[in-house]
Amino acid sequence: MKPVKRTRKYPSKKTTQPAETKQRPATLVDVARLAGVVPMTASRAINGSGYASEEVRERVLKVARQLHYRPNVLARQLKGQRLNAVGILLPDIANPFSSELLRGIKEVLVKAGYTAFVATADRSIDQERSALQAFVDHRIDGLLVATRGTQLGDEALREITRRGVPLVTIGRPVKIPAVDWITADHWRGAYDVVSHLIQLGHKRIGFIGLSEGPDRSPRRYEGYCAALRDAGLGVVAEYAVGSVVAPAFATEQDGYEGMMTLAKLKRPPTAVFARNDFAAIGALRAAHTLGLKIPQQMAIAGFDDIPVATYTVPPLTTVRQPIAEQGREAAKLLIGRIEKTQPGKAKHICMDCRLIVRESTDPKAVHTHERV
Amino acid sequence: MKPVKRTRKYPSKKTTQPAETKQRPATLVDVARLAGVVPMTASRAINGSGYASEEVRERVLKVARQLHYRPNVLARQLKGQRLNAVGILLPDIANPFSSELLRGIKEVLVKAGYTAFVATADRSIDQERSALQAFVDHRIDGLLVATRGTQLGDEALREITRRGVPLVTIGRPVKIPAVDWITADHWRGAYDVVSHLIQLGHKRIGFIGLSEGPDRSPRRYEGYCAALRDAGLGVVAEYAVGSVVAPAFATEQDGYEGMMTLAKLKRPPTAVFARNDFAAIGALRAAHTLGLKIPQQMAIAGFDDIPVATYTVPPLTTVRQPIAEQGREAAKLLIGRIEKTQPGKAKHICMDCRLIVRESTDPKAVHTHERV
DNA sequence: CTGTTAGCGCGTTCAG
DNA sequence: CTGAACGCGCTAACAG
Repeated sequence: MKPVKRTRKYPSKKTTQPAETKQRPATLVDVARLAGVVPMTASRAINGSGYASEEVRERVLKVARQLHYRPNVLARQLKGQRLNAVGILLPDIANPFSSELLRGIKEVLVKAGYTAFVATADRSIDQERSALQAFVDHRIDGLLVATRGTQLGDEALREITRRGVPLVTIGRPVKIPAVDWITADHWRGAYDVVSHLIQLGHKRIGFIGLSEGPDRSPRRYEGYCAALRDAGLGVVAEYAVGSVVAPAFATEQDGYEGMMTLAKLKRPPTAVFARNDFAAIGALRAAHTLGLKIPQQMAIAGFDDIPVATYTVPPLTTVRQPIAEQGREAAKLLIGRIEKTQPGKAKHICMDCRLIVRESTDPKAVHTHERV
Repeated sequence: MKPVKRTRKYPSKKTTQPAETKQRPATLVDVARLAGVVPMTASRAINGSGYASEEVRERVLKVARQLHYRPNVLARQLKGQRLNAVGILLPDIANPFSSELLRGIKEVLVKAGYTAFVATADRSIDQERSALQAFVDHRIDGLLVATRGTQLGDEALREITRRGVPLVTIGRPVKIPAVDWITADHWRGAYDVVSHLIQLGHKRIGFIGLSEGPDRSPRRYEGYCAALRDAGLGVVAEYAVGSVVAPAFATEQDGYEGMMTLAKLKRPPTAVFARNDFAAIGALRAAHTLGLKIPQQMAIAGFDDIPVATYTVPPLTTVRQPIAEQGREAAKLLIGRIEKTQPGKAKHICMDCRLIVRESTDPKAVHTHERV
């Protein structure tokens, strides 16, 4: 027979606490005792699982509220339950693409009761790997990955699927059996915008933002080449200038310097397609500096249709991809995998882009700020 | 006496697994058994805590590697250890401010061995609350909050400190005893840029992006008013136009419409200070549309010095705040609290902003793209 | 230096 | 409908 009444055991090292400073969070045991039931009953009442009399349920819930009780999700996970949290790996945060994508993802995710934790890779393989590892270590239920594809990155993803963690990539077609992916047709988008320039009569068209390195083939650049070839125009090597700052990305500075480089050629291009809108804005700036009339002497087009693209001088012709929609679809796919409602072979989805013609290429374009 | 040899117990419902599909992650028990030691010993070897003979340590580590063993951080946390993860709550992700801030934060955090999980509030109180709750539920070690201040938000933060979670806010001075905060001097920054406009001879100066609602007083607007008053210029109510889209923020559209509104006045301003650079870019666009010469007929200044500000036509005068540095300092403060190396009263830090004069206000400004 | 015991907070399982 | 026992994976505390 035990001589002492068994009360809640505190960590042995600090039997007394500084009173109000660090209130130990209430546990199910606390709630149960105060409600005069056994923990299991409290659990049932709170989770609505199993049966519990109306009277008991109310009493338990009342005590729980009053104690500010919150279930310990970590302990739950330890028992094999889901955390209802998914990890989202983004290339960076500065990009309007990331922002819009996250908006789409969260729209679906929160509605389904999941929490979204975001990490950024900042275009570093190391950071990408450690972020992925952190997500897995924290036992998130699934993973959405929107970083640019690399050899090592793909290997890390494969490793994750081996652990059985559901995974969907966005804008990154990947050859891993269990992985769904969703992307926009960048190749086609580039093809369309370059064809548009050709239709306007341009024969010499430059490309800004060609990245080097061992990454997978840049779809936007390839679309550009294809459009030129299909129109019977050759691909001139010196018309494609690279991005200096970061691989697989291009900044305003890249655009500025790229345009400066192209303008110095003996026969400079009369039109330029920039890999993204940031670079296009830099190119725009350079053209102004050089005193070139846009679009008469120099037509400029970008890609992505970021919000400022409507507000540049002149407004920017660009290609819009359905960003939020990709996010929404990706989230749906992931949830399907997590909840096993959508089993079977990996799904691959490719969405169409849309050419947005503004005054930076076409003087007759109607100038409006509405984003249709 | 037990008749059966006790082996690893699998969940009773699925005694067999689909072989290679969903490899159950190795646990410490698995490692220990394969290494021929008891779990506790394996733990010591892996964590370097306590003593372990060189020979045992090596054997255990080898097995751990070979089994792809990863400690279960959730189980650890359950035993009262830290997760080595902090939560970062950002207002949104589109803003270059967020991006730069996160860069600064992570710089310090990863060096100290912490993982950074990000959540966004998207300027919704509900999302803010649920994100905070999620972080706390997941037992992160500390919290960095950079959302705009609101009544309800502050209450949620107070609740969190009651739970004993270390908390540091950024750009959000807050009156909670245990909370450190760090901010830039927005008031002074606004005061300086408006004084600059006054020195250039402007007498009628507008403000774009005044937000309404119950939020705390907008420091940038107040700095604007103070500069006018100190120069003996009155504050004209109709010179301050609001932001339409979202409270506590302003977009290109707000800037565009604001400028249009101001230009229609009988005696329109000759200079405009926009609450942030996005709004300033919209105003710039409107001024172009109206055929106003910048800065001769209309001077325009912004706030934040976002990257595009150097590439607008003309380049934008603005105020730069030390964003990354705020992030770094905030992270240091938080780590100090988490690791209890920095106890004591709450610290409050206020950093200086810097006026960046470009051609949108001063025709004599030197045009350069270097971001000094 | 290594093994044993116990328990973190919760939910599954089986008995009342 | 409710209660008791057990274990998820890990480590503090205390033996050996």
